[in-house]
Amino acid sequence: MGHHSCCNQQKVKRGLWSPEEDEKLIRYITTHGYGCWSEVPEKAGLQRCGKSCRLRWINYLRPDIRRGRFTPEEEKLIISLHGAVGNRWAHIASHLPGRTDNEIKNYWNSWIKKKIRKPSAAAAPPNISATSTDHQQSGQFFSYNANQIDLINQQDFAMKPQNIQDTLFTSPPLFMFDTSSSSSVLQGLAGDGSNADRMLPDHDQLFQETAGVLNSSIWPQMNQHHQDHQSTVLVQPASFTPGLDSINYLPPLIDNVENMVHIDHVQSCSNINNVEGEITTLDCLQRQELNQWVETTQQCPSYLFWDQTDDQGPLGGDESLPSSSSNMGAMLSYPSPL
DNA sequence: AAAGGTGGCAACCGCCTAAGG
DNA sequence: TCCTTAGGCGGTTGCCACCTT
Repeated sequence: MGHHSCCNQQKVKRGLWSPEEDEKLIRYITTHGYGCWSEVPEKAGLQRCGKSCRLRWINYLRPDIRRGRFTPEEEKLIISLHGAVGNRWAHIASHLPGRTDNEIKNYWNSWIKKKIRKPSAAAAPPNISATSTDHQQSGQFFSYNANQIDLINQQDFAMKPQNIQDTLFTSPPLFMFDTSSSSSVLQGLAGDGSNADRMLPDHDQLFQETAGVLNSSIWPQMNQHHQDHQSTVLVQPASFTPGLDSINYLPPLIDNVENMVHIDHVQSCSNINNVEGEITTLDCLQRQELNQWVETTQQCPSYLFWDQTDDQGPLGGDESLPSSSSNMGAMLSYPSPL
């Protein structure tokens, strides 16, 4: 044995498909359809197992396949959906016509994850080595610096979404999204040197406004989560937008200090423009204000959206990437209030 | 120029589930 | 109820082109 049960036949070819094999498979499927994949190899004259044929057809040969670079819209959708359902690639793919789960999975594993985890070197100090068990036991809320978040994203959010509930948080991470085309975000912030209008929106207001950002099919889930946990959403907008790189908004610095969440440069939505997810203006909430707010309201922020892109554009200027990637961020779910 | 490193991606592996006998 | 089989799915591997040194 040693091979998959469907591939135990003798002379089963493996590896990359040749153009001739592709042609045989296409010819057979287009004339006969694909009722039973296990019969396909023999009838099509292929030395492959049925499973391999199925995979080749679904992921590469079927006529409605959509190839080429993902559009910014697709990228947004993938990020949002992944935040909502985790690594359920088939589910995500079902929302992107012509895209396969394999393609989305590869896409995610290649540069999206890499982009998210990109360490914000300037803002991320040596991290705290609190374990997930510690978090579980404390029963309070927990926080991470960028490196830790990176670790969570890679190992827990992406790989084992089902475990996150058991180990780190009382609820799973729900959303990830970017703020692409949000130059107006920074424009709105850029001229704001005063604290005059730095008012923390109240709980419900903030929630409703964030609803505008996440106005999608996954929003009801967040709404429900909010109701269940009486949670609040805080947003950290993009820190970098091509052409506006002089604006230096640091990613959040989150320290885990005795039941207190410390966050640098947390910025909360004050105005959401439209359903496309564009944020037009934002109020800036500083660490002190956040802490004050936490104390006053006895609320723990349930979601944080931070920007991971303090670098110089998409993957150091790789122009093959969609520009919107420069503003990618992610949301974390924090445990419910105290 | 060559060797080693890296990333993208096609394909495979193993597990799960449903269906049918 | 158990066993077999096929299909579906997510994780992983390995090839290959490209990049770096």
